[in-house]
Amino acid sequence: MTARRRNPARQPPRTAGQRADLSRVQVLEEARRIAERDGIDGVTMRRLATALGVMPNALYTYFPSKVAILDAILDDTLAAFETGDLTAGRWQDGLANLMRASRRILLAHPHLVPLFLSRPGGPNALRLGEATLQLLERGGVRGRKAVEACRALLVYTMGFVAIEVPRATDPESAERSERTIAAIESLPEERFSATRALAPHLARHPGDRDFETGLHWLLEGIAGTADRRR
Amino acid sequence: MTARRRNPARQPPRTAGQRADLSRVQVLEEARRIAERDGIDGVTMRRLATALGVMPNALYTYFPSKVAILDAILDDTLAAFETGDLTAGRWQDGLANLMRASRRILLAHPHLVPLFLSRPGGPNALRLGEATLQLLERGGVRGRKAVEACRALLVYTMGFVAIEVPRATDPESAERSERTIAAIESLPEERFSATRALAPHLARHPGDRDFETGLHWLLEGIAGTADRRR
DNA sequence: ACCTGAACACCGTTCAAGT
DNA sequence: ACCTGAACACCGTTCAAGT
Repeated sequence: MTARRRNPARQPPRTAGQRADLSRVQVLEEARRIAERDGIDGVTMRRLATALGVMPNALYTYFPSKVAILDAILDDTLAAFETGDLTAGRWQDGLANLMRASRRILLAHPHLVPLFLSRPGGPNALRLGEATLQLLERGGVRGRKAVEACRALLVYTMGFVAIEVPRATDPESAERSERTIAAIESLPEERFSATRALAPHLARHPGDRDFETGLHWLLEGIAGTADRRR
Repeated sequence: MTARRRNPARQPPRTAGQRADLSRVQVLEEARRIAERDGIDGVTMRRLATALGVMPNALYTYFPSKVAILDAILDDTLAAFETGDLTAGRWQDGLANLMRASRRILLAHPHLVPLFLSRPGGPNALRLGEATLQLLERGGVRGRKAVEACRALLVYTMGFVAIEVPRATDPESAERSERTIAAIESLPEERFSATRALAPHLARHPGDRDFETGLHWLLEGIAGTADRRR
């Protein structure tokens, strides 16, 4: 939203009383830029402060801790999520669309995956949950079963991306596939016959088609449990 | 395996040339003890060294890096996994047993979950994969579909535990449930009707029954795709 | 080969002091 | 309220030196 005006050369070493004229959104913007470039572990208070041209402890004026900054980044990312247009049509298709969109967002911001898994949902995560629950209700899945279905879908989606990301972002993914095949072929035939037979498939990185297959299995199982009346 | 003989008081500050008489297994044992007590982030080279009564850099004699130590811990844990007795009976039951056992191991060592998700499988992870693939073959799921099913099951299991762990290990889980309910009830009714209606279910932490429900949905979906001929 | 001593280049956070 | 300066209590890893 805000323009890219920051001071790339941080010449002005302010003296004690002078303000740097920062804001929460500016801190967050810079944090996201660093995360995009160097991964989430690259976001340190000291680097963030340097990039903003202040001392590290100046950040504590805007955020009480580092995790508060990470949490804010997380919920910010989900704010871009438009649930309305995804829930049209058959309820199963709506659910598949929601999960596809979630995966896409996470793949675009791979560094957020560990945060997603460990932190409870912020306001925007609740919005995604509401859309999921409403679709399930339309499909006749209610009450406790609806919550279980909601969790199963999210767990599958998050888990898939968590497995997918380290492989997808690896710059030497081609070489890694070859090493995987070599490793499998060195296994003893009698104890690893199935693994050896499927080596080419196992070496392939999981992708769109694998995600879809598993997602549909799960949706079929959920549809099978749905309440038939109506 | 090895007895608990370590020197709790690390009085003897060795001089340059003297050996501390360590070994890879001793380093690993101590690392696991710390991980069990303080979480995986508590395992630092410096604390590990202090616990073993050596200087931090002495550890580099046994392991080339910290991640090498963590990887070794990870595969060690899976070594305790006995796949043989779990695969008897119907193939669907065998798969459910394998996933239950995996979840149980991960729940017993919650600090390993992030490692599991990010790292590719070591030798013992391959053993688990082989057992899964053989059961799928017995169920008529072969080729690419078998690999996809294997991944979907693992993704679901890992993802579930990843979501489950931070909630299960939280000492103030009861208070957190109440805060969740309060947060949900403060949402506007018109935009969050489904979420509000299911507040008590949503506040409950995911557990055994939720895991089973989702697992069976997935297995039913997989069974539906199976090759029927024999 | 195995270990110490010292250093390098980092962390998050707190506290007192300035305007 | 907002920022600096200085400090505290940490990190992983490397390098030269000793036996």
